[in-house]
Amino acid sequence: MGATIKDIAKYTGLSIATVSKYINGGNVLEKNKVLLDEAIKVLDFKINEMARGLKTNRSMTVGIMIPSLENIFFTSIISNVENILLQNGYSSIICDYREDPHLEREKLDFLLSRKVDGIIMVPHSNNAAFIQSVVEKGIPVVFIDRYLEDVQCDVVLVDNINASYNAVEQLIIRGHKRIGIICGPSNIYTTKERLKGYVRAHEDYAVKVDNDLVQYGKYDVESGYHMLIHLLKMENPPTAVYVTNYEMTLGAIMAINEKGIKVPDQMSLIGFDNIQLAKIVKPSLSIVVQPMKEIGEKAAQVLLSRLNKENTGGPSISRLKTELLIRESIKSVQA
Amino acid sequence: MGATIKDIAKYTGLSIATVSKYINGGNVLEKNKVLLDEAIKVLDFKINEMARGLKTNRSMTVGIMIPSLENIFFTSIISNVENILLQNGYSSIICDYREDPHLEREKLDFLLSRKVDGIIMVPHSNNAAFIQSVVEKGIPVVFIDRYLEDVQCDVVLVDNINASYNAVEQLIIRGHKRIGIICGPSNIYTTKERLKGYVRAHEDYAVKVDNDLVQYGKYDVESGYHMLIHLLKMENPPTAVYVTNYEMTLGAIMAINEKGIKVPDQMSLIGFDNIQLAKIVKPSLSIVVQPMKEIGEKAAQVLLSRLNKENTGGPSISRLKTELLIRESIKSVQA
DNA sequence: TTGTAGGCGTTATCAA
DNA sequence: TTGATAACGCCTACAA
Repeated sequence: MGATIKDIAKYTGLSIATVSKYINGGNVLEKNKVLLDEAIKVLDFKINEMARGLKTNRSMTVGIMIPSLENIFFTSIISNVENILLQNGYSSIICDYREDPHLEREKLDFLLSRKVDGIIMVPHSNNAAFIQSVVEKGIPVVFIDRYLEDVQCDVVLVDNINASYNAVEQLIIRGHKRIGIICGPSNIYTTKERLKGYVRAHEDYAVKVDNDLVQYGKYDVESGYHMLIHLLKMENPPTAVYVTNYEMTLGAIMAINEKGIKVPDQMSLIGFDNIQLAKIVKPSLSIVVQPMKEIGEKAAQVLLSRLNKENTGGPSISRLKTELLIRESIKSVQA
Repeated sequence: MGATIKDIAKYTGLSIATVSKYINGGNVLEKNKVLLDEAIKVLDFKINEMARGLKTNRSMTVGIMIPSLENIFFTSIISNVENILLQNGYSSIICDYREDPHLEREKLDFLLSRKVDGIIMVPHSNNAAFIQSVVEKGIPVVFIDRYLEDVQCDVVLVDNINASYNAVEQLIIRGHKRIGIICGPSNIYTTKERLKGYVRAHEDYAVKVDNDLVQYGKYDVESGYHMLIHLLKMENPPTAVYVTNYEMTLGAIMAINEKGIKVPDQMSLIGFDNIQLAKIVKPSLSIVVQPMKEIGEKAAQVLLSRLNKENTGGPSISRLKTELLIRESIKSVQA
């Protein structure tokens, strides 16, 4: 198996303590340094994190928990999180709780039993109390994407309200008065925020919101499709639709294509999240772009600063800006 | 922090050794059993896996390595893998190597330093020798989706050749003689296999393969789109197209919609992997369905049987069957 | 700068 | 059935 510090000590003739010290950045005589480096290379020494963790009470492991591994928004973020954590010597245990609060609780318990040093997660609203108890155990938690009032922890969000506001505003400016919105599940934070921006834009421009135009889906391809079909079938269908995540945007586009709706002539469309998609589709799609890379990196950094005790202050909220890309999929409505 | 065995011993008046034995399934007097259960509950005892791992030389952790966290085929599989492993007390460290062999090597090294008990991975061809050296260290490795000749380990595959064969056969039977295929990268195992099935079907029905109809993409949405556009632009375009993964199927559909191609009247289409997608699209899409759940579960089981020493035999190959769903997107060509 | 020695929480051996 | 004790590999006073 792998060589231990003891082996290095034997090889170099130094003591275990000296070797350990060197490995942890301590000073040794130049000649010993050379010798140690040689031994480490020759014996292919790798620190045993379990032994170290037992002693230091740090596992150098963080838990990552998301609602679904089949949602590219989340997986894209954790891909970046994982990368940064790994660069800092942390390994990450990734769990998905399949949108099931019960499973979330269970896996959270598992993470605790694994003595993770910290947790980055997209929380489900039902477990606030339990998560708060984790925080109170002294395990730093960072929320991504969603905010839970009752938990005192760092949060990395995007400015959902203004993301929606800006998107919807562009539609209103172009004369649209009946704007459909395809939301996520009604109890999810991002759903509420994105809807709020939609409503606020309407208010500011004195356009009445028709609740029939507000559709709740499940943030998956299927609901995007069905909600759009539903909107089309209305007696008085919207002249523009705003879809609030990537998967539903895909579904909506499929519905539009199937029904032979001409975008933007018959309907303006603003989608979400995937910039490649936006480029591919014809006419090119206007979209709200969330900075997945930045979100992931920010979350990782926030957690790392907690783990390193660089940040011991109160909970922080990072609110990243989205970008609105206006392309060909929207146009002014003919009065 | 969490209670230790020592605490349990103190609480019950028993010795550390007895407590440890009980926790690991040993026998104790009935009255002590009651006492111990009480103590465990009251003190909220959780085993310290680091200490245990140090002693037993097992980390109860497995590494999972995939090329991309943005490919739903992989993430769907590992979601199932992770679930089963967790049920068996294992935590999984998930890494994506972003299709970069160098990064794969690096992360593999990281997993080793974390003393994972086993590895489940979608391998990249360039690291065969290194992976083989891992196997020789006695760490069980299970390949998913791709096969590497030079590595002696268990593999869980789908029957790609016949999956393609059956799909293409259906097209040929319907009179198609110019069938486009949108493949993945040419150096990837699944690409070769799926192409082989395509070629074999042509051979068996004495239909000539036109190499111009064989397009290599990158298994992402964008390439699906571009390859299909490319096929359309040919002087003598195909009357049917077979797309060999989910993301490219998405892209192809978008291209078709954009160009206003009528499926199946102007072109027959067979896609890949996502059954929901198949239902959503109109006309309903014919697809090759891979059993993601079974793949994940099988891989997990194979690894577990190695970890438990239930299986100490030579490398096994599990080849799971795909399903071909014929829907409305294909029709006979008018002679 | 280097070394000695004790202990982190667990398992496992060997007596009792 | 139970208990005392020596590891596992590492870190860390404390001493030299």
